[in-house]
Amino acid sequence: MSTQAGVEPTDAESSVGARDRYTVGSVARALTVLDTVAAAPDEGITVSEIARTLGTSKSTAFSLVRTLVSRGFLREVHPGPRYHLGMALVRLGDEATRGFPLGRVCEPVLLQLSRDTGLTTRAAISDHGYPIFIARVDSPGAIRFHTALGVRELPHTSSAGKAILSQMSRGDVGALIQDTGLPRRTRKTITTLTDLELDLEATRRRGYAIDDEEDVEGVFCVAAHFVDRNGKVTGAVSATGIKLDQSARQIEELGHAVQRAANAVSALVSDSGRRGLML
Amino acid sequence: MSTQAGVEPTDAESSVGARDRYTVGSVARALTVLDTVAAAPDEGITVSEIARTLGTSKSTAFSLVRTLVSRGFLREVHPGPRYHLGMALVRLGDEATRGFPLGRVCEPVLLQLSRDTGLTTRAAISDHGYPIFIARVDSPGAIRFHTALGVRELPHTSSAGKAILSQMSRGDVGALIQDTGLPRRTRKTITTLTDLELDLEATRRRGYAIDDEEDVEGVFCVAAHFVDRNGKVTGAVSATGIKLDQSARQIEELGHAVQRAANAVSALVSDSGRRGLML
DNA sequence: TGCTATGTTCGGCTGTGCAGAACCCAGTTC
DNA sequence: GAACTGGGTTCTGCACAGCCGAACATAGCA
Repeated sequence: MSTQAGVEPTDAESSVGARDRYTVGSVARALTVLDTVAAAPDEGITVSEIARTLGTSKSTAFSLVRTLVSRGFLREVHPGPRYHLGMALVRLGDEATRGFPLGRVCEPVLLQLSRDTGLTTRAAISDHGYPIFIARVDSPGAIRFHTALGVRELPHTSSAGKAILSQMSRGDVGALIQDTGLPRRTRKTITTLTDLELDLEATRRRGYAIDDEEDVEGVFCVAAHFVDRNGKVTGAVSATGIKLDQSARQIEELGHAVQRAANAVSALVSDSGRRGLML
Repeated sequence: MSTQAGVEPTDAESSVGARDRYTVGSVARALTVLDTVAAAPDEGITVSEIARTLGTSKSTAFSLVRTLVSRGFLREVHPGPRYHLGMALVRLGDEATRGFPLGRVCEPVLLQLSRDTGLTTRAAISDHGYPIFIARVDSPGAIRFHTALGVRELPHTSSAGKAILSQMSRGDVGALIQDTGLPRRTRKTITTLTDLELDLEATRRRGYAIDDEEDVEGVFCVAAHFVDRNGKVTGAVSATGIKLDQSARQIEELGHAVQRAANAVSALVSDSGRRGLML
């Protein structure tokens, strides 16, 4: 599913972002198949449905699917042949996360934070101001809202995004918002630049960002940014839970816990002398 | 075309296991590119290197790479354009694991087991007797050997594999080994069927399987199988660590801890009324 | 029994994806 | 600095790969 979230890769070029003169069509189509299956509901998806979403003939979709199945990128599940994402993607996904060592570095910190708070905790890297979550520790008992990894989220509706924005210059924030706009997700979403700037100011003052049902109704979220050894903001740690009647004191405690976790990440990043920790 | 009679097209077809009449070539090539990049060292890989491994021209490899980059499946890292696996694979990989709910079910158990033992813990599902690891919790402090997810491991060199085999009939084990052989990985690898059968007998007696440097030199591993609600063996839980001078008592305690974890998984699987928990 | 949904197979036309050659660059080695 | 050796990028033209559509098989439903 995943559905939501945001902003597809780079620029316009509607459906099958082709543009580039060197794009090979059938490959692009096959990748769209993968995205389509990923976006399908849990029961999976049929060849015909894929063909419809792609806008190709059944036979074409069939060939693509067969190719992907034979390589383990899709798996066929009976009855009524429906398709799911396959093992090869689990393998490549796991391998791909190794390319972002920051995720691995964060894991113990997220684990501890999740233990301490009882919430789902995540770490995002900053992709030009947009947060992309690359590590997650699910809360033990709680209801499991679906939080996807590897997706570029909106900067103004997620606490991680606002934590990152809060450390950027006013001009850079303006430019970013110019590009992405301030699309409304819930009735509490911040939709004007001045409101956003006020919120970022408050974030800076208190040291952590709050998302109070601004992205998803009923979901509450707190985040703090972390930095690399040069002090450059590279991402944020966040804790997510169901919106309850948290008292001001509870929120403050949570905020400080998240801040401590983010600081711990900053420290870990600093002394791990590795290159290429950020995107 | 086709010209030559006689030569059946069916299998063989060396390099890119294509055969299937419906396979679309360029897609298969593109998927091979992904596998190639995944197999590349940490510094990444160049277009020319990819072309060489694929056996295609540079320009072809270039087109494929460009297509994959534009969709986020690869990312370009300067200097000297080298390619890594991209965010899209993190996203799809994360989504793909949702198709194996068993992984998510195991996570808290693995977490606890990792805490208790200080080791890296993993869960595998049985794919016709072969273990495929689908969840992992890294040990907090330890040296991090690379343990991949989504890969079909050898049944006779991994403790998870032996835990699964130990619950299969002698005939089935024989047939499996017929197919896969008993390739040697280290000097301690079991390489004869009779030795394997002895080991499986011992595994059944003690209730958990041991891999004592049989897969990787210096690595020690203990695993126990778990079952679904019908008692069918669906996978195994394992704990992995550096080979030390573990005393018999320590090994036994570890084994029992792993067994308890596996039983916990069995219980969780039973009462989660979901379908499609196994592969 | 039709009707409509699915998946599968086939053959033919066209467009596309391939190889190869030529072109840049950057870094080495005389 | 010239000659040389990698790399990456661009371009063109041809053959055949990959599309579509049509036809067939099958399953569920009224």
